[in-house]
Amino acid sequence: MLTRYYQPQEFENKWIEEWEKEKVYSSKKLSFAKASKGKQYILSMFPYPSGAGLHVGHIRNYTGTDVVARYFRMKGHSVLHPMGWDAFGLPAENAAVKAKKNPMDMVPEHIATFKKQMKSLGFSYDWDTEFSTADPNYYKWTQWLFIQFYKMGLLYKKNTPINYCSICKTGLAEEEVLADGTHERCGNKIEKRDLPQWAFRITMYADRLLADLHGLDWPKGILEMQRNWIGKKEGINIKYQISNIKYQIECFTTRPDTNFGATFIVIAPEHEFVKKIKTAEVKKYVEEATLKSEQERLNKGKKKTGVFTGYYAINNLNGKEMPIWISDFVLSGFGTGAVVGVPGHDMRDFEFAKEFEIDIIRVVVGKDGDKSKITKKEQVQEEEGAMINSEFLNGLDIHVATKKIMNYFEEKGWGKRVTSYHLRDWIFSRQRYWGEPIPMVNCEKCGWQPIPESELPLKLPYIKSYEPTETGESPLSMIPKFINTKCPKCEGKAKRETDTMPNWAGSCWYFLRFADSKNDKQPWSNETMKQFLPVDWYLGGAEHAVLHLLYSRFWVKALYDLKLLNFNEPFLKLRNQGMVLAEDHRKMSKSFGNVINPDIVIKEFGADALRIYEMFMAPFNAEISWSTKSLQGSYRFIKRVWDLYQIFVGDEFIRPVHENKQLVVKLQKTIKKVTSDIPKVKFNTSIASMMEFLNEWETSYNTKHVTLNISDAKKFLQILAPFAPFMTEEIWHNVFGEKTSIHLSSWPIVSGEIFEEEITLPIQVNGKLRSTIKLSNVNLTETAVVNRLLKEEKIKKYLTGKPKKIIYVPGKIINFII
RNA sequence: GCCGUGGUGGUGGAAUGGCAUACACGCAGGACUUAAAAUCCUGUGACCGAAUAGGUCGUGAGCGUUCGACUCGCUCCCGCGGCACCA
Repeated sequence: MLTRYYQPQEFENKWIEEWEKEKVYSSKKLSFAKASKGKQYILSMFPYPSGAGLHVGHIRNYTGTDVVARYFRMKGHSVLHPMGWDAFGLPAENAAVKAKKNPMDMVPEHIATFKKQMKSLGFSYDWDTEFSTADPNYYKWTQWLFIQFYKMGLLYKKNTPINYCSICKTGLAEEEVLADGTHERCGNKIEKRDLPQWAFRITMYADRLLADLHGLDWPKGILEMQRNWIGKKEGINIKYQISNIKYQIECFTTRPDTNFGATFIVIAPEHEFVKKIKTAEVKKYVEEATLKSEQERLNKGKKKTGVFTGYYAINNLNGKEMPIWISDFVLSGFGTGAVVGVPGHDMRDFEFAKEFEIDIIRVVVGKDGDKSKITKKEQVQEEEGAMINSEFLNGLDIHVATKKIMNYFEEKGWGKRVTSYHLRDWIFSRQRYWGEPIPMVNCEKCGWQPIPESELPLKLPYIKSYEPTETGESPLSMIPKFINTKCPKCEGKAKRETDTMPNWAGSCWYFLRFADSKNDKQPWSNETMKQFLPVDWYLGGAEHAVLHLLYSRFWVKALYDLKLLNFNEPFLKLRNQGMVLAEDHRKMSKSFGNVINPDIVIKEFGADALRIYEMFMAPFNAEISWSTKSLQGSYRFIKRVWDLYQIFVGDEFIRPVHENKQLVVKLQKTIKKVTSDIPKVKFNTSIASMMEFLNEWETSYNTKHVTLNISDAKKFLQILAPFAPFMTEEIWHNVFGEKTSIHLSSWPIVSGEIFEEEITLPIQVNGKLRSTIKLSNVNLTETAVVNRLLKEEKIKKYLTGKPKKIIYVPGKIINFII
């Protein structure tokens, strides 16, 4: 055999084909082939296959899961590591409209590109489990699940305002509306239109979605965002009688303890009571408020507007009359749409009272102990304190007082404890073409009926005009052949639902389907569920913190209730990968001309260099800017590994190998480090430690001709294999003559204790580092170390008198206090 | 404003109470070369110093706990991400 130069282009494609032929990464093969240490389901968030092809950001995510998957496979676990396509939804449809190509034709082309690129990176997916959400064999089961959810009462139809653009004459998704309330494409201001929509009762699961966050190994920030999104609030609805007329206004509050300080009531412009008031002033205010977009209301800033209704409500506690105002800072959609104003202890109420000269009463004394009658601005939002000016509550801690007065209100029948949530029911209809048809039929006699399961899949027809329609209805509503059908119940004339599902539908359960993606009798079998589910490792971008992760959790809980699953959380461990920015620290974008094309990188440096670079550049979850210079550094590392392994080729191969203890100890330490870093997603330090080892190995070979023996040299190759699968496989076969894949070999184990030959002990005097000393034994006694140090010139000069105190931590440090 | 997250050399970063700056990039000098690229070797936190003698400072700022703090506590400042008149 001759020494070879590192030419990744020579062998990468060969291994792609070989791995596929031998089904090296098949989840089935592995589960039977090895005595399993238990399953590991390792998943990257699947991509929407855009026309732009794979982004270097995708590659960062997929390499992360690939390293973890390869690691666990070598450790003897039964690994499921699949990939699929989030093909339905708006991005694909918009791209199709722009390209004037039917998405049904366009999407498969994009998928083919993505798949080819992924293969060129050597990701160890089990391609036998691959599917697209737009594949009828998959969405058949999405529709089937919809029907099960409908039957269990989780779905209902209601009129809901949707975003509508009057220039483009189309309904829009939230994603298409910019922060300033305009349409992202034409800049027109969007309106709201009332249309009947399917909605999920996700709010029924609010408590469970909140409580079960507790057991998840997820980033703290994501858990917090989910908690805030669910937004559970415990409070009380209090009824206030209005003077002179027979009407009660109900207000939601979480702070009934401050009710002795209530001086007014504010209701939302949309509140039912507003209709009773006929004055021109009120009419004008309400009209203006409802015309304003939500955005405009907010843009007005903190300055409060409002109008007095002329009515008063009575505070049950002290009989005081409180003026009733209308103001748009009160939202009709939250609580009861009416607020009791306690200006002494709520900032908005405070500002409102200042604006309209309403009394401010102080009922809580905070930390500062200031008992003056008028609340200062900085005292408004006290979170701890004691009650004053509140009769029977006086002196109580505010939390105690809250409980006491809630009981009191309930006893008197003036109020009722309630829990309120920020979470809303989930609008599930889209008036768009490119989605799963909703499998429902509307019969004049029988109402909404699910179609018989035998008719699934209800296929999305291939149509010419798939663009959004002028009326804001789904393009499917223009296809009589699709619409007109028979009622499944009475066989009379009926019409199909023409709305489609949002792209969340496919992504809500795709991770379940991977376990059994070819099953055409059921979405998954019990055996495959037990074998692989739920997902153990889920890696993806933090932008999915709420929507996708919340919706998926909701579906899994509903499926658990349907007894289709034996677990109720989909993703046990979640980790985020940071974004990859361009070299100029901006987002990669065609218009900036700063996009990195992975195909070109692979052609020049090989896939292994790209993989190593993306794992080494920064901690996995940190945002980072691309650097071609750094990429070259990773390429250099791989090349040096390659070159060093050439010593086992040819003449050199026969020469006796000199191993030494120091190098072996370093190897053992490196194996330990990599073994513990990979499951912590600390890929960058794994690679750094391997670089350190290579430096030492190279130096000892060049200076002393000391190298590893073959068995140890193979170990280093094995721990590098998850990061650089191609070149390690090539060396494994062509240098060491192995016949089976390195990726199915067993992960090296460090047996026994690592023997430390020598340690360096830092020596401090008064906490300042003055010197270091080499010791042959870690566990020397303090006296032995001190005696040894007294012989050192450097140290002696500091230790003239007797030290006051000596701190000695064996193997770590010695510190003299003098 | 609230919630989250981060702040360390020229750059990306390492170190979770014990030698701050591992590893990599860049830069400088050298070797090889007609030359360049590639590769290899040496150096590289700042300041004082002839010094590869010694010392001082140094992890956003300040204070504290400790024999010892990038790491723990308190008070600020700044960057990034998300939410926002949620009662």
